[in-house]
Amino acid sequence: MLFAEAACGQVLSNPFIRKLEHAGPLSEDERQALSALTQDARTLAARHDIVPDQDAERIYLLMSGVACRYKTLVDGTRRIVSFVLPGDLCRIPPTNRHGLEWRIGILTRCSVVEVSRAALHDLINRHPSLNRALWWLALAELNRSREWLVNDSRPGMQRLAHLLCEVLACLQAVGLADENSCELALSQVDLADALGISHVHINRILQALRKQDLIVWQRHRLVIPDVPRIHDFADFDPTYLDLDGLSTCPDPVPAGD
Amino acid sequence: MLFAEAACGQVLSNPFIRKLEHAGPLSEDERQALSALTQDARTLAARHDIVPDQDAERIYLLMSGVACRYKTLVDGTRRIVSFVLPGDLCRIPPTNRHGLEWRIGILTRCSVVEVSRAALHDLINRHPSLNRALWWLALAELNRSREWLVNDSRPGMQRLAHLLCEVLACLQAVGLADENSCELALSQVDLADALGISHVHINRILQALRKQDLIVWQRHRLVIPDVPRIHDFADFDPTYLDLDGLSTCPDPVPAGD
DNA sequence: CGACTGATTGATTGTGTTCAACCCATGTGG
DNA sequence: CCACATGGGTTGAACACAATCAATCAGTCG
Repeated sequence: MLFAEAACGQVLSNPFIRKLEHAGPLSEDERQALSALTQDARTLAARHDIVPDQDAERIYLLMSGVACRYKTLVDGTRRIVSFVLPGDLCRIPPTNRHGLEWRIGILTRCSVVEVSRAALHDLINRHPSLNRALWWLALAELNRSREWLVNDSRPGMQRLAHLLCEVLACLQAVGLADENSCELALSQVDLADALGISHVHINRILQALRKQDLIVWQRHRLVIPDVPRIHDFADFDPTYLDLDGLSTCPDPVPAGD
Repeated sequence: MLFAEAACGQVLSNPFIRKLEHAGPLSEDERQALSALTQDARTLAARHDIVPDQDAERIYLLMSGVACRYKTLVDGTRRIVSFVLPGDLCRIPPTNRHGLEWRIGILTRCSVVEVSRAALHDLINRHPSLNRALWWLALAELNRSREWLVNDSRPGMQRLAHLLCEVLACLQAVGLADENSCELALSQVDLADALGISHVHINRILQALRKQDLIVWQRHRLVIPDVPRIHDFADFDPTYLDLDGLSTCPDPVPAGD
């Protein structure tokens, strides 16, 4: 009984399981399998890239912390195209003749699990309905990416506000944030590169948001005093995250696009 | 014999088949099945949205023309997040209580095939290896979307140049463009909304690109006099389109992200 | 011929960039 | 313990790219 409770606690605090549950209900079996998959995590220090092997693909599962996917432009600018948050899968393709596709940067101290493709494959073979969950994960990622594109067209203040809303929502989805606040150890430079705005300007936008009591951000803790108000301000509609698994395909045929 | 040749011709000019062949080789069987799927196309007039039904999902397959996926911001701006080009799948989720997720706009006269989820499902059941091809399609789309995000950080001229490079490459991939030119009936306003730049400024950028002999664009025909030069100028590396199917998963377990 | 859409141009304004400091906390080695 | 380096964060001033407003022009279609 005690053991079962302990296991249950582990399962509940497992961000990958928490995340996949948004795709649809999981059976106890599936939860156990996912839990087993994510046993031995290891820690990665901040401000380093994950460098892929020459010809081996890697798949990481983020358990805690924040990483990012980015490219460096010819002028040296770093453009972050997505945050990798707890519960996210992160595939790192092998270096090919053209160089790297994307770089994965660790923004804050992370705990990750390295899973092999074989293990994933095996998982799906044993629990076919997880296939649908993985499709959901990929399509949700596509949606997030497109929403970032839309966000790029908003003026600075709503742009930053929208980003913070999304991060809060994603952390809430895996149980790492409460109703209106979360731990967030990102630097202003990270935010700048994620929004395609200079870090100087980000600083000024943050001040403006603070002045309007839309956010409080101190000592790596972000607090949103009035969530509906900032949602309204930023035109943030969490629907696109599809946390209810609504717009997902009812079967494993996705029509990805 | 004559019949076989005719069928073969049809298959070769079928953009969906052309596109999926980039994910990996298709068997003759698979090609026939895909060809059968895309039999009766119908035509949609430009400058109309595809409006989804109240509670029925639709999946369209674009055979010719250009459509786009967009959202309208609170200030009335239209932001295009992706072009739908021949060979692309385009899922239109049913309207939910929150309103529409994305709108699909027809930019130029299109020929589309409406496929049901059941038909797709059936297709995969009969030809399981097509599952991998569909994963490839979705992941390629994700890559494209992220590349647009990166592109948003480039200065205007390379931004537009990069977009044109991508469109040309995608049309070439389905046999609708030759080495350095293609039919392209997009308006300057469409380009503007796809890049998040005002149409007035797009006009000036186009003039600048023309002045530098990077592009020629007349009567709906885009010509790129020196492809390597514009690639270099725009920092365009077609790798991300993954037209060799290189970075794709070798099996249907994708790790979408 | 209007009416319409798309392209082009000029003038003005403004949001955001760039450059250049400076501050402050933290950590490190002599 | 201080000297110094380092990674944020903050501020000011000058500049630049692009948005906006407004008007004109060129085709095209009913």
